[in-house]
Amino acid sequence: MTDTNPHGPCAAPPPRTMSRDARRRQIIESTILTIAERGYARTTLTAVAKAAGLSHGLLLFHFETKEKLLSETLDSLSDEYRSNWQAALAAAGPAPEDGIAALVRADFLPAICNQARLAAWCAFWGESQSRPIYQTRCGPNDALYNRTLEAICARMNADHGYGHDPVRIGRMIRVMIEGIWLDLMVAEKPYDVDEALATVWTGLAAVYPRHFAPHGPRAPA
Amino acid sequence: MTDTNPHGPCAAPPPRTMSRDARRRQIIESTILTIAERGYARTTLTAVAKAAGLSHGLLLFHFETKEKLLSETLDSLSDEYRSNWQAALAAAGPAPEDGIAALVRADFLPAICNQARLAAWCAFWGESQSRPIYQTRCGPNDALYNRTLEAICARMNADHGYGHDPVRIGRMIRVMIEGIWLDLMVAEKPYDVDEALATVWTGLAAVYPRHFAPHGPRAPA
Amino acid sequence: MTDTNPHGPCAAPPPRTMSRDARRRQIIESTILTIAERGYARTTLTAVAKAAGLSHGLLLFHFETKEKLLSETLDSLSDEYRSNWQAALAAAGPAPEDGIAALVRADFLPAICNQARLAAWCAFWGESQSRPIYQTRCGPNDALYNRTLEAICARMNADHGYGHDPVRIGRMIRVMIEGIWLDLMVAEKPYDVDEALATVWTGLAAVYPRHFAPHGPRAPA
Amino acid sequence: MTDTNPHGPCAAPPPRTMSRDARRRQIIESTILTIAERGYARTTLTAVAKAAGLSHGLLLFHFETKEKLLSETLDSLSDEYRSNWQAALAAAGPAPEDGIAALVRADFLPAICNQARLAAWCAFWGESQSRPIYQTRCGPNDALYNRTLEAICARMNADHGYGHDPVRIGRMIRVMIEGIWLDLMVAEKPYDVDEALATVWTGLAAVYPRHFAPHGPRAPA
DNA sequence: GATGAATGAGCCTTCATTCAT
DNA sequence: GATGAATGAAGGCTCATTCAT
Repeated sequence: MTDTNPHGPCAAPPPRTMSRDARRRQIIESTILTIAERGYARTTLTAVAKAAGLSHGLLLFHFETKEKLLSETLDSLSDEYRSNWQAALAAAGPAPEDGIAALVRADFLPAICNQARLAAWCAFWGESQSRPIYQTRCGPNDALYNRTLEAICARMNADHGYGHDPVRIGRMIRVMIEGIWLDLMVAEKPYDVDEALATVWTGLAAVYPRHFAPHGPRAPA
Repeated sequence: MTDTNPHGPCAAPPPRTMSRDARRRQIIESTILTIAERGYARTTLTAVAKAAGLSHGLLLFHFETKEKLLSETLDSLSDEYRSNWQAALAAAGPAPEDGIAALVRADFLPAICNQARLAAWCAFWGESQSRPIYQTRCGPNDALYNRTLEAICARMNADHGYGHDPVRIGRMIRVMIEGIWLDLMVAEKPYDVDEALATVWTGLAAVYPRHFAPHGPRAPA
Repeated sequence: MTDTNPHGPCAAPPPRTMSRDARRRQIIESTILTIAERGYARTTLTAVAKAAGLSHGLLLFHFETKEKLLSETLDSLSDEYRSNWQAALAAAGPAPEDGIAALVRADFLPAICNQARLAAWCAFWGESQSRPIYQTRCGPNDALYNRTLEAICARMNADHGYGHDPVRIGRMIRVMIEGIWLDLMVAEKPYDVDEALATVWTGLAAVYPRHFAPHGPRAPA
Repeated sequence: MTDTNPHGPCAAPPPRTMSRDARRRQIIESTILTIAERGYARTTLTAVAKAAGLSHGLLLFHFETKEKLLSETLDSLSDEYRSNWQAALAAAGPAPEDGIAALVRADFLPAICNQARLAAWCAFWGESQSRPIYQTRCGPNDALYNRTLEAICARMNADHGYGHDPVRIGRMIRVMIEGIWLDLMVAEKPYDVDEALATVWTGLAAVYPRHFAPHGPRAPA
């Protein structure tokens, strides 16, 4: 093996010309990494270009403006997140408790819950107040998630005789997860994913005691 | 009143000048407002100065660098937050459930939970990854809060016979609140404080059913 | 006639391949239009390419550099102008007053005196100071025009007994026309060609009263 | 003389801080020089700053944007021109022929008719098509000049029995001058001011033979 | 011939910081 | 204390040019 490529032994050097879509995906990935590394405010085109091993001119050739690049990056994050939970839900069992467990686990998969993604989300949240891009881009996806989770909570009541308000329980589950994400970003020594999950299971065990225990979903009787 | 002004006693300061501390507080308040309005990335000294009705030169006279201004602003937010929950706790009844209720309610008081403060917190979280100031400035306060809350949760077990892991329950309470804060920041049409509190009570009613109900703390038997 | 093709009712859409010269002429024409529309400073290769419906790469394939494209555009304008007055002169009667009238009228023909051409000339004049291309390209043509006009003015003296300095009268005629061109470019509500011509006839009537009247050349006695 | 100060042997170096107005005038003067030297398209803030011996930041501190700097430069040129001919007219004798002579001479005074000013005018004309600033800025001044000149030409008819259309004669005078300006800008070896004036006198001698001769205004009888 | 991805020099602009008043 | 002129580094962006296809 004579590969001296600094990108690692298995990574091919990025070809000089790429298909339009591949290039765009590569640039968006570098944008996420740069936001994670330097923060939103210090994410410059030059920094992204350097991370991607490209010239800054090429970034603007593909995205026209920095703002559009950031918007499309947020789009990409949002779509990736939606695809992830939708896939998890599709693969889950038919019972509502299966759906809840699947959604919770999906949010802590390494593809979603990693330093770079969390930092990028956090950065966009931090700017969301002053710029409306977050709402425009993520609003519909967020609303879909909420409706889906609330519907499952409603089925927990219908199928298993619980009596919780589905909107509030759904929201409680979601804010627990988001709060933990924030912990993982902000805390000095963040706990690991198992501990994160255990915290959610603890909450779920309290509201759905016949279907969840502090260590995770109960096996069906 | 002991005058600590290093430039000597000011019996009748002209309206044009202010005490050192008052000026600093005024500038920090304008910084919070500016971050809330324009976001972290677009918070410039000129913008803060304009919001304060001062020249930008004066800001640097008082804070030396922009970085120090932002650090002290974060300090101020963090101290304000700590004072708020400590005061609430001090005013609460002796029972652990009183403490929990007081801490929860404290986090949604208008002095703490308003657009400007939330936006500023969110902005600092969003940039926290790239700058270690958050850890230095807020880490101790955060740790104190966690210890305090965990101790109260431990007393809930000891005094009332619950069997929850205090660390996880404490964390669950905290992340619920933080997640709701995020909701209030990021959601397109955020719900009101009553709904936010109701969500927390719902969670607390699940873990401490004899002391909390979905509509709030239960009256002592 | 419902043809809305901007190239005119009879022009076929530009074929994908064209003869070398036809392509070059097409590109030069688009350059003139672009200069007229956007001004010299904002005339970019991309804009010219877009106006021509071609890729910018092709422009450089044909002209190598932007500078050469602009130089050849100026050449083209200059040659077109010379051809126009030479043709008019060749078609005019033998008397010197016929020549003067022909030259004057030639300068206000629609093929020469239209928005796009005037704007392009004006743009080149505006930049001429900094770039010696104007002299190189248009100097000889301009000198030829001056010599020709002065010779005709000299014949007005010789043939008809006027006593004007041919250089100054020739120059006066020329600067009147150029000044009017400038008016047509710069004035908010420019007058029409008839009014422009009337102004020149008025000047000519003053210097050659037996051969010109304010409304135009006098018919030969 | 060993003074190598580019500002000239007698000019003190510009003081580090200047009154607001003096600084602005200095910068506008440097802008005119830069436009004259490099042309409109290549007039950059850096070049103007260098010509003024200042940092480019200071230019924007005083003028906010490049566009505003150029607009104010045009304003300045236009006002300077108007002041010049108005002063000349005010100093002229009461007869209309005095006014015409004064206006003509004013346009060729060194303060107005020098390389830098002519080049700057020419540059603005060259770009005027694409930017409406010329109309807004110079339109009123131009209209005032035209009205004034036409009124004088009307008085030539009334006082001295000439029968020329005042609008066309006024325009003829003006376009002669502008055409000569263009000559002085564009020609390879431009003639001098005396020759320029002689050309105008020649034209005026033709239309007002009792009051002008090819060498200048006639002395009053 | 023709296209368009890719580069990089240079532009305008922002902004933290310095400093004279 | 307070102001605002002045500086210069760095950012986003434009665009002529190169080059692989």
